[in-house]
Amino acid sequence: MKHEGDPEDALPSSSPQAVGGEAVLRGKATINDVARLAKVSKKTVSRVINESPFVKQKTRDAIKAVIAELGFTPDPQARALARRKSFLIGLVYDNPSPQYVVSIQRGILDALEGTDFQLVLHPCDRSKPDHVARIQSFIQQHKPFGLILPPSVSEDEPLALALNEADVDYVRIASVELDTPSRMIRTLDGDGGAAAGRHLAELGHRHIAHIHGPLSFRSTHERRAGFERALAETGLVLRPEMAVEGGYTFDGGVSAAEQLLAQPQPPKAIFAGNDEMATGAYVAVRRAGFRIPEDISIVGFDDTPIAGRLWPALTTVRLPIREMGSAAATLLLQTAEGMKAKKFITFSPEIVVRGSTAAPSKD
Amino acid sequence: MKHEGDPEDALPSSSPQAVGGEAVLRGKATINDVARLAKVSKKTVSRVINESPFVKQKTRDAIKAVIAELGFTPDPQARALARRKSFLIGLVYDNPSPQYVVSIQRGILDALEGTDFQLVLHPCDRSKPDHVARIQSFIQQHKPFGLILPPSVSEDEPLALALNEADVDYVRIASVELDTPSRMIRTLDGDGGAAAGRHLAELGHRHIAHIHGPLSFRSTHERRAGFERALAETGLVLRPEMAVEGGYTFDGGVSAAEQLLAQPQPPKAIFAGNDEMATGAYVAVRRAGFRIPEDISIVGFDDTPIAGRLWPALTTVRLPIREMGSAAATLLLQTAEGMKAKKFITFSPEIVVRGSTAAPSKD
DNA sequence: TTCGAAAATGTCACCGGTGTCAATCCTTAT
DNA sequence: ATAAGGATTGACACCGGTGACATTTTCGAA
Repeated sequence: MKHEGDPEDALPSSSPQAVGGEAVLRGKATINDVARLAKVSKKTVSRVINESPFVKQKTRDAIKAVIAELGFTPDPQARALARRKSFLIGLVYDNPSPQYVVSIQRGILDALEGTDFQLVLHPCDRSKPDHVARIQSFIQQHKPFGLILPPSVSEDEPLALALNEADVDYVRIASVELDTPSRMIRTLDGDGGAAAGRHLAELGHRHIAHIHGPLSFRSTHERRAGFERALAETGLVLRPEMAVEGGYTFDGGVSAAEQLLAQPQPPKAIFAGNDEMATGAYVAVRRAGFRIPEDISIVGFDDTPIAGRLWPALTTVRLPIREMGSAAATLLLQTAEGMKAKKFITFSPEIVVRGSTAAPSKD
Repeated sequence: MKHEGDPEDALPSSSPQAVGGEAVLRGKATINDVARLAKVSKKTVSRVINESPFVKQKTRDAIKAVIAELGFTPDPQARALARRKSFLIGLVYDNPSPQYVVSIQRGILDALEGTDFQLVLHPCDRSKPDHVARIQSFIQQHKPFGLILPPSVSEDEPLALALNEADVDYVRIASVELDTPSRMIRTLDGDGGAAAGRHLAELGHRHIAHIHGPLSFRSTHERRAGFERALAETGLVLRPEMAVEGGYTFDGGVSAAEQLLAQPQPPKAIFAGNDEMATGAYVAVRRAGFRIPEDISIVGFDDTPIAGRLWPALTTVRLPIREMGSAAATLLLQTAEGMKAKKFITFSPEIVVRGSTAAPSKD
């Protein structure tokens, strides 16, 4: 028998794949399929997808029902083409510590979970003269929705300038307030340095040294300044010859520590500007025949996974890196939702006392 | 005065932005601009972009000149929409070691440099029941050009099956030959295990133990089998109570080593299935009051950066992880270029002798 | 009941490419 | 010189959405 205008006529087949009725289900439903079934224009469906407030509740519900039934999801490529804006979030990084990088990635991915956005990696070699140009061309070509810049890329002023010109939103993660209009995740590295200084002072240390990062990193100065401030509070000073650069790298940490130990009166406590250099200090200290923490105490910064894997475990200043990554991504997404986003989110570091620090031995 | 058909007519303005002539330069040139200036159809330009062989050399040269002049680059989003295939390469991973992950990423990025492809991260929690579905939906939505699966995701058969159904190309990185039609990067983990065994045997060790990874990892079995094979060659056997699981994690390594040391006759050499567990073994061994390598030798696997940062530096089996990532991406790209790609690329591990192994002490 | 502004919804071109297939241009064999 | 047949090139719809603007509803005020 024949049904004139039976339920199937909801699919008057204007789209070639809508032949078997359920053919819509398999493969991929498009906005046209939804529009047809909901008996509205695709533009209205588009409005629902984009949460436009100008759709009647009843219409919205009906369309949402069809969307759910079809399992429709808008095509990111098509949307990107029409909007001239892709659904990619770029992580532009240049960080010597793999631990840091992975943690940031994790955090961003936490925040992106369940959204349409994807995280794309864009390492950046700041020593190359064309690093800004490369990022610009990435932006022009792929039109990322936003960028996240952890240190030290976050401190690159020429880059920030270029980004302001370009049509991208971005969030920077840095230890100091930067003078650009961008939003940022701020870490109070100074407070972290102070916590390290206070901890060593409270243990009774007087011969204290510092291995700092490259002078080109703002965090280097922040951490050191906080450290010295805390020492000053208990009447201690960081003598100039007790401050050595370690480049934020393991090897740099080794040689910086060697340099400190070679002095007439070697330190009994070392505050390294990051865990990587602290790990290097471990090696140098042991190679010189000293014990940790009996002879020399060591404090790191970051609390990357390696801190807990050393023996003894490293006392360090913890930065909630993963959470920071997550916060950065969230800040970016809020723009997407049209919400008025906060300009800053601040994170405070805290000291994690483990086995690498102890009261100094009596001479 | 008036120029009929002056040079400007090369831009008969069919595109709104082509008003000022050089307006084409600023912003972004499209295929239409190229076609107009080269006086050919956009389809022909498309052919040139895609290196179709059916374009006369002269035409090709002319178009290429225009492309260069305009600095034209095809829009990835538009191409993706038309081809139903994006320019994303997905890294689907689930690996406990951050070092490994970063190295793989680096390698992939090395290979992607200069291409239109972007690397997107897609962590995958294999313990969740819907992990395959999530990846499927990622594929359906974002239509990635290809996926790269390092261990242990590479060993997930249900996933591989789903991927074969789906419309994606993928490359797996694994230690054994897998029975699917996909291409893969193969590592000879067995040889690595054998190298470790041979090294310890040559040093004169007899009381040897092994901390292995999870039984669900193929590499666990490969590494152990190779290790035992090498021992057998010198008449040694790995006694059952000398083989303990450490889950490929740091904590697992600690407790596995503790278990070994608690035995009536503790081992004088330990081969850990990865560096992460070897690091854990360091801690347990020291906590128990033994020295490395004087009392106990330790060998790791992978040669992740941490190996060189321990004290003494860890003797380990090096896997060229970064190169493997790069090779995987290259394999994927070769399909893009229509080249006949190799099915397998094999990498051999090699032992890196550092400070954590020495001849056994006399009892 | 009627009118007008606000609220909803629709129309249609366009984003920047690619696929399909028809049209045109060269060669070479006859 | 000429037709056949492959080599080139072009026309045009379409990929799956969005933007700008037009049109239709809806509803309170007059």
